[in-house]
Amino acid sequence: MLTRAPKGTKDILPDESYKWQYIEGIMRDVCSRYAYREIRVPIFEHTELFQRGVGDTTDIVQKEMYTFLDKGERSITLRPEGTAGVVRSYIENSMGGAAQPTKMYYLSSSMFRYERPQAGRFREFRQFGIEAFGSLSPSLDAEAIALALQIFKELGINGLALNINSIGCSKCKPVYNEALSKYLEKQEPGLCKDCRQRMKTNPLRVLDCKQESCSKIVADAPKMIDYLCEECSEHFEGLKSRLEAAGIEYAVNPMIVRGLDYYTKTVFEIIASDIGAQSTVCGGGRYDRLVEELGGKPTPGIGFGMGMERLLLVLDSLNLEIPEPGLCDVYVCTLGDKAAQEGFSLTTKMRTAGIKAECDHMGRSMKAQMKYAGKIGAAKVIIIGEDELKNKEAVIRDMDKSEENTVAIEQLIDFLGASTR
RNA sequence: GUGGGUAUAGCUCAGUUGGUUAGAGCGCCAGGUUGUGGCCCUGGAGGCCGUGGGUUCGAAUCCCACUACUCACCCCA
Repeated sequence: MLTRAPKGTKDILPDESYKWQYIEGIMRDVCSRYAYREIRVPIFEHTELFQRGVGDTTDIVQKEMYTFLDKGERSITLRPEGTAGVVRSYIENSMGGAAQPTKMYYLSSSMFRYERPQAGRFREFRQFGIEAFGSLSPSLDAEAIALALQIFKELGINGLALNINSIGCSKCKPVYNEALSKYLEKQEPGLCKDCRQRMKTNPLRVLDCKQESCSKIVADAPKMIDYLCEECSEHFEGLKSRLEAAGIEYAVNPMIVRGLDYYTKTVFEIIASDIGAQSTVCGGGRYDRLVEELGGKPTPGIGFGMGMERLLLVLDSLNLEIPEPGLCDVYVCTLGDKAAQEGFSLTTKMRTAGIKAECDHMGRSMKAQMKYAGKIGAAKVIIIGEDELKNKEAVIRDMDKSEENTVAIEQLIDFLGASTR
């Protein structure tokens, strides 16, 4: 128990962390080109923020939050998603006072949900995400989607499916809900047990039930996009035309319903096949009422979350190679104590000079040191024994060519600097 | 919360109808070279056979319980 990571958590080991760094590099780069700046917010917040923000009736709030009382008797919750905290920060720091829109991203940020783990689902998982405030224009919606797709593209991932939908606003959504409920009530006998329950609590949920019997009924159900008010409809058309103008392929999927209460108008998902049942790699939408609901001035917003672990799964499933940075350019192989000291000093100097250098820390034989140098991928090995020490010189071995030269120790760094950089 | 699968070395896995000291490959360490990596050869370390109980003269093997891992439902990234 002591030496086992808690259920649903995972170590990111050195064998894998370079992949994360590579992906993060691309994300930062794309964000900077889209004029998004990084924000870092707390990993825990007051529980009430998520109750009000994410929604009291959602599964996330009802049964998946890591909530506890701190020593000051405050109810604290480890963030289950990224938007609420960023919105809180936007309000608290009066970001609405700056030139709008305000566009921000967060990177590899841990989220926590108490769920049964499975492929692509963890209790601690990391998200990349963006949040943009201050504009009602579908331009911002289209930009968010384009940004997400640009990241996939630059990672070499093609063939992901983009699904978009509009779930309306506070004007048209209630009208639709009623129409849907009426329809479902008529069809009740044909629905599965779960959906008969959902009908009462959250009829929208019935739309994405995977039971065959339900999908058949749902196929003929009234669709939100037919009930959109003029403003929402115009907005949705504006999004579609911008996506088309940018050459972005999409499918309108009237069945996508997001599980967080704050969404309005645009919702979208980016889906991967081949990574198991948890196939949504990226999901998000517009939340025009959220800032106001959390106590700020009425301010529209849009954002998405992208699951880092799921992204890694996609990369693995496509067998996409991520360049692994070399561990060592030059290994310093020494024989005897005096040479080892000279070698250590030399290694330190090389590191100062910007060379990836390593020396023996195990008291190994020369043969073993050579073997180790090969394993860590050293392109060159410096060999210093008693003879070399006497003459103040060193042997440089090129590991690929198996060629050796003798160079004065004093000139070594310059020599290597010229040949390794 | 519900259901299925799995559990033997660091990793991937063998292990016969229950039978003595539980194996292989890879990896790790050392030697074959008195100062030279990759290939090859030799040797070594490393296992409470997930945990607890039961059946039996005898259990990695059969039975039960628990736990962990895993996949799926649900939900979502």
